[in-house]
Amino acid sequence: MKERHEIILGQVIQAYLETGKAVGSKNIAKECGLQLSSASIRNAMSDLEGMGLLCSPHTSAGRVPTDHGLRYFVDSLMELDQDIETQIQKNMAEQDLDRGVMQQTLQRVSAELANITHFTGMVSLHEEVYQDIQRVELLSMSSNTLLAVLITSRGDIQNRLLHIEHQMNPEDLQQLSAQLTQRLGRFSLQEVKQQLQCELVHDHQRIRDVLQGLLDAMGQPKAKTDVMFSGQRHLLDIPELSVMDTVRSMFKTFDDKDTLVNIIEQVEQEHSGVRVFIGSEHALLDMEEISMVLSPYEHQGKVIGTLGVIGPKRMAYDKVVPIVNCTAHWVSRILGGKFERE
Amino acid sequence: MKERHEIILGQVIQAYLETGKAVGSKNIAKECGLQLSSASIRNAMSDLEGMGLLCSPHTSAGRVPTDHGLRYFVDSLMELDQDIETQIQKNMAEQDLDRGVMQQTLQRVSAELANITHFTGMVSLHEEVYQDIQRVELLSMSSNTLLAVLITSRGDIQNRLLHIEHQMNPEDLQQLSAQLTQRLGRFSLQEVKQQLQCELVHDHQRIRDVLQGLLDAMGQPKAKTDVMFSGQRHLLDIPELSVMDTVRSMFKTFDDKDTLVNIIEQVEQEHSGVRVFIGSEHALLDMEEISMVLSPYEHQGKVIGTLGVIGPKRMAYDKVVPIVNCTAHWVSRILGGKFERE
DNA sequence: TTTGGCACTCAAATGATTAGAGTGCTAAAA
DNA sequence: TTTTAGCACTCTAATCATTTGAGTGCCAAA
Repeated sequence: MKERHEIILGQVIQAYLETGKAVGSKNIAKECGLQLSSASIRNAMSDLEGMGLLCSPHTSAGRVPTDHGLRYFVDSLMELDQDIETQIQKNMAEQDLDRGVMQQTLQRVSAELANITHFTGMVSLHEEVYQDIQRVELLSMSSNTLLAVLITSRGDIQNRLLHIEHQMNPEDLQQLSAQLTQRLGRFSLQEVKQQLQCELVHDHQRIRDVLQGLLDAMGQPKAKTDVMFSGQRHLLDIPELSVMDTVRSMFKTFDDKDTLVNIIEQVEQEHSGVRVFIGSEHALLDMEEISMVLSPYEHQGKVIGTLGVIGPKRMAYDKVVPIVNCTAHWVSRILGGKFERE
Repeated sequence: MKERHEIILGQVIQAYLETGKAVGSKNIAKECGLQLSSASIRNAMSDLEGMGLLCSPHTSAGRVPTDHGLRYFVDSLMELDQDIETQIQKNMAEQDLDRGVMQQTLQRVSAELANITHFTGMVSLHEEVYQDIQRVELLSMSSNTLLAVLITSRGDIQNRLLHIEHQMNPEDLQQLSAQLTQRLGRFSLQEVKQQLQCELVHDHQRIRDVLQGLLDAMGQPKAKTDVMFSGQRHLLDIPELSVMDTVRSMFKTFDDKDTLVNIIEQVEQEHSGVRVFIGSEHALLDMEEISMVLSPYEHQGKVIGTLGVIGPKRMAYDKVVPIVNCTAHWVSRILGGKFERE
């Protein structure tokens, strides 16, 4: 592709991202810096249409980028806004994320993403796979009910009620707690489950009872992947979506939550930082008009979740991409610092 | 008001609730059962307009109920759908609400309300006021961090992290836990806070340290009133709201959550069962087109929260009111049964 | 008190016209 | 060979006029 074509494509897309209208040859001729007449621009635009990067909604309208065009722009043409980084730093630093468990922290990150971008913020967190048990405490609730408090290495605290058949006295419980902490510490929930399964046969009846209960309780985790949203209402402000159907199906997705997990897992497998999904690229959903900018984030060198922004296909990618990128890095850093020390 | 007027008002409103269109005299004349001509109906409707119960959007349209008209209908005219009750019973019974803490149970109730009505379900729960502490357990997380597990009489479990200055060994902690449970048991969070405040002066330095931490941690409760929503997306399906602004402000409200608390507290003060808020009656928000059907629910004779449905002003009140009513009773019953025994 | 009849009103749908932005193509200019 | 000016053509969006029909209000008769 000739350089001129790239320049023109960039100009068209930038104008489109700003105005949302189809953009015509005359405007480009004025703005683009190249000393060319509108007729020459027209020729080039015609070529770009041939390449599938632009298209016209109808014969006598200007050109609009296709999803492929946007993709090309995002991958090769776009210059990231460098100032964003310092801005994020400031914004996030002001947040008092000192207290509370991980879930709450991430909820606030999601809210902050929504806040900065005015789109919908999203943070997902894998429960199962990466979560290390650091400690188990069993508390007696009633004669046949125990409360298991599971404390993870990330400082996350989970409560599970479990029903047992044989009564246990406080001393026994305490001893068992210590024992379980010893035995299970530093294993992930998933591994713990396997381990419990294996060891089940060796123990005494009463202890077996407890372990079985614990196993049952852990068998129903909150969700394989927990997803949090913020600022969903911003989706209502998207102007091109007078169509409305897209938004509706989007909200349905929010209600289900599970639907997004497929896409999310793609991002994490690639592990290569920010990934942009444009319109119909995520063919899973009927969300033609919606794009997602997602990035995995880490804890102790492992990807433990994904965060990002969901908004209209027509968004300022040059701003949003670095926003998501910085936030992901920031979260990774904070998680390392925060939850390790305690 | 004459009986005929009441009948006609009822017919007009019912037709309106079904169709959403302004309803004319001819249709009523056909449907209402009274052997009257459209002209007579017109006279009556004119009277009703004089009373402020009906109005016409413009001179040559039919009549539409005003908020006052709907109010009169809901208060005096409407016959509640009796079948609902058994239906709710069945629906709710099928739900496996056996395990998990209160918050989760209520979240599911909210989802079920949304499910049945196809509107937005809402459940609120007061944290502070009614919550009795049944037990306190302190666990050491690190040299200067404790985890306080607060178990309430309703079976709700709350975790608070607290930072202390002087290190405590496990035995001390255990003793202190027992002591706190003893001292604070059966008091509400609010009372506990006061109590802690008073006793703070008497204790040893190290214990004071812990108590101060606990006090701080309790000073920032999750929220004075916790509100849960489900099926918000159904709001998008409301046809008259092509206006869209109402929905937008509604979602803003969901994001804030606090805004609804005012209304909610009204419901609880009256304590008289289901309460219907129609359109502009809750002048707090610009939600002209939205109604709420709310009812308080109880635990151990105390109102501990409110649940209900948020939907378009034009909803089948004769169905929704008993739905909310039954659900509130059902929840009150279940809570009593479920969380007391354990 | 009720009713039939009639003139009147208004919103919504339909259709015609226009203005304008933009394209594609061709032939001349660079 | 590339660029450009010019022109015919296309299609949308906006505007305006017309029609249609549901519905009212009122009056005079039953």
